[in-house]
Amino acid sequence: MHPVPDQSALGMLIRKLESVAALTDEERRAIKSLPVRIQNLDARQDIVHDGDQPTHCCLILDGWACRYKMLSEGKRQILSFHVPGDVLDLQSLHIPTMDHSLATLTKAVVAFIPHESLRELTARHPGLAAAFWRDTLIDAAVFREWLISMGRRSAFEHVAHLFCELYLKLHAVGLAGDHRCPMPLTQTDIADALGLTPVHINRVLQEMRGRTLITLRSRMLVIEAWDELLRVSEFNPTYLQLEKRAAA
Amino acid sequence: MHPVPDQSALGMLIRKLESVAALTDEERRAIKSLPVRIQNLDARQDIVHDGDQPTHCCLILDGWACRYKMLSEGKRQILSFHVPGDVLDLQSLHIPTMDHSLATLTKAVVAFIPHESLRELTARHPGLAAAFWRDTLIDAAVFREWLISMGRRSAFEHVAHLFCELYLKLHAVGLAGDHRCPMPLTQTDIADALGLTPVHINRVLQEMRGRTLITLRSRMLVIEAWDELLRVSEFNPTYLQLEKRAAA
DNA sequence: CGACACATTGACCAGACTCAAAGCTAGTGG
DNA sequence: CCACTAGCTTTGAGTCTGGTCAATGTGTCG
Repeated sequence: MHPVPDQSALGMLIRKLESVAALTDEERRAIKSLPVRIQNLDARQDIVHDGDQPTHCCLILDGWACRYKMLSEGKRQILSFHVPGDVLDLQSLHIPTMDHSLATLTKAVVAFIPHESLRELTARHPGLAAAFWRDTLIDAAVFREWLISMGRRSAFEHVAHLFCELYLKLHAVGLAGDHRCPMPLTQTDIADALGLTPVHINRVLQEMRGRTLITLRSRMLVIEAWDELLRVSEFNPTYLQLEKRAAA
Repeated sequence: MHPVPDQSALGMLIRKLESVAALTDEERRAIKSLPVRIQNLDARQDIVHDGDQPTHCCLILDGWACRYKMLSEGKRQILSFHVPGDVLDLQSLHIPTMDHSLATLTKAVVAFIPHESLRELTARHPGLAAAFWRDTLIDAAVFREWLISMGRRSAFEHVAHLFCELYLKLHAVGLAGDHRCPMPLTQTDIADALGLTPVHINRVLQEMRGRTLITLRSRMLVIEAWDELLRVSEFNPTYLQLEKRAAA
């Protein structure tokens, strides 16, 4: 893991927002003047905890993170996965108290940006406010797609759908290609995201291997039959909004 | 159903936003000058369809609506329920193409507000942009809570949780009280929202009646044991953000 | 009054869960 | 460089929640 200078962190933020909406030079300059604090985190470390009132938003520069909530009897529900370029916790800008937690899944490098600065930035630059807003709308679209998977897809279809989603998210930030990507999730993580048990995830993965859809070992996922994976999970990438940007 | 003049529609929008964030007089005036088109809709009528590119947002003045997506083999997943005061389709402001549909559940009166006017309004009034943004963040919090229910709650707990949520949402807009509220949903609607079958919903409702938790007939829900309902569903109303407003 | 949508019931089935026991594997320290 | 360990994965047997199919009630509205 390399040291990450502030400029590169803000560059990542600019690239992220440009993938979401067109920016003006002035807006780019405004972002470049944001204060950031870079931090290295271990794997499986909380970034923000349920009940906290965060004072910073957090941009992932390297590594994976997730949003989760603990319930009674040790039950955990993972609500989303996040990869480099994702801005976590934008909702804390407008909803002070966290109703869930954020944690790293792998070793990670994150940049913290004060709420105060972001509030000022968005108040002064309506175009940036719209861009951040759009980013949270895309997040919501992903939540909706997960709801659909939870409600109406079988375990097999659901796992397939998740793999399609993660591959495309990683591909969009240059971390995947040629139908292969890193996959640091344990079977327990996948189970907690999909509302299933690790044992059942294991069986589903066996079946996916048996049908030569995927290879998954040493934290590396290879999708052997992309079209088939799309087909069985009825995956339609539109909700990820990876291509189109909002009109300027 | 009474005729609804434009002013009362915008009054409803102002009340809604004031439940979300504090507004200034100027912001209230700006809202009052928005153009609106009021429309009466039948029950079970699409408002916006999957794939559409809407040009208006839509505010529910009377009646219930839902967000849903149709899948293969006639499967339907309902993604959210909406009651008077809710602004649907804010995401279409920044994400042009719908990835799901919106429909009425009952006869309804809705107000349509042009995107154009809302974009101008939010560009000119950062405080209103923040209020709308916050509203969509609360929507996202509800999606997350539904994910938790889908993933880690039993059918019984899930139904109980939904009833708590709907009761409080209706209570917040003065349409429920004394632990009773209208409940126009069919058992099939509930099933499609919760990812279950109508038959199973029926059995769960039988059990809830047997345990004297609820009475449900003629489209009226009476919660006979509120505390118990909260307890079994581990319901925590925080995510609905009904009390607190964002600081001005 | 009739029709249609909605609710209810029963019998049987299946996908996913539980519990428990082994196997692996990557990282650690000696 | 190897042995140890902790965490992860795999497997099996039995169970249970929720699904399926199909029939029968029960409103409610024109």
